Amino acid sequence: MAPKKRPRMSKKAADAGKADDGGKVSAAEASVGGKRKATGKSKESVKADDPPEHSHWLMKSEPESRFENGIDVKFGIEDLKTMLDQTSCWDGVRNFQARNFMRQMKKGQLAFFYHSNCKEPGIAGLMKIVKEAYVDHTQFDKKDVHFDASSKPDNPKWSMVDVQYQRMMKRFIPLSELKKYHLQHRAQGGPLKDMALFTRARLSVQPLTTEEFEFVVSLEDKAPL
DNA sequence: GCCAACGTTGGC
DNA sequence: GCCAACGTTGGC
Repeated sequence: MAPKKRPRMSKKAADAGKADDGGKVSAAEASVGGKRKATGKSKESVKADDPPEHSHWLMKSEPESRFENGIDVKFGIEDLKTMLDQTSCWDGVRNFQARNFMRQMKKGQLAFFYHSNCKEPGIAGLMKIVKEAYVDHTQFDKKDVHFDASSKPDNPKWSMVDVQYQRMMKRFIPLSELKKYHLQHRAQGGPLKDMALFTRARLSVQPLTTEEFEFVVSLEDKAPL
């Protein structure tokens, strides 16, 4: 599922939790980066894992109404547009890998707004990261769909960023079209051959290489495949 | 609405 | 620390 964003801007109060990264790392959390190979590497690079730097992102959310214990989790790009300053916090991410990617995001970077779990899944538009990772307050809110009883205020588990609407894609880029390119590129080579949307299908926040990002943007001016 | 893929949890 | 059971994601 996709994160449900608050229809209100994050409160100043939420900014309080600056130091995000408490000392502890749960087993699940630790295992997440686990693909990382230790083979032949010197010990330093193994432990310290400075994440590879990504500069472009794709973030999924659901544009159609769906009720999760009585609460509508709908939040499409049209909803982002209506927010004050067309800006919203991206709360509700409850997956370690997705969270870790959000923590790598830098102010000013661009992200695709992807519509998931809907009639026509695909990329709807572009947004910009306007605030880097900070504590997701909804984890402590019992009324929230994404309340997490296992997260304690003195060591919050979950983070969010703020995003601002930039623009719609000149045309909606459907998943089906991206998939055709992905398959084609996988067979013959091309920028989308390893796109996370297909290789890590369930990740709700994912990085794109500059090549992937630019290829997708270039599709705007092409006829639908 | 179905269900495949896969992340998370907990028993041992 | 393994792995079965369970829960979630998200396309179709």
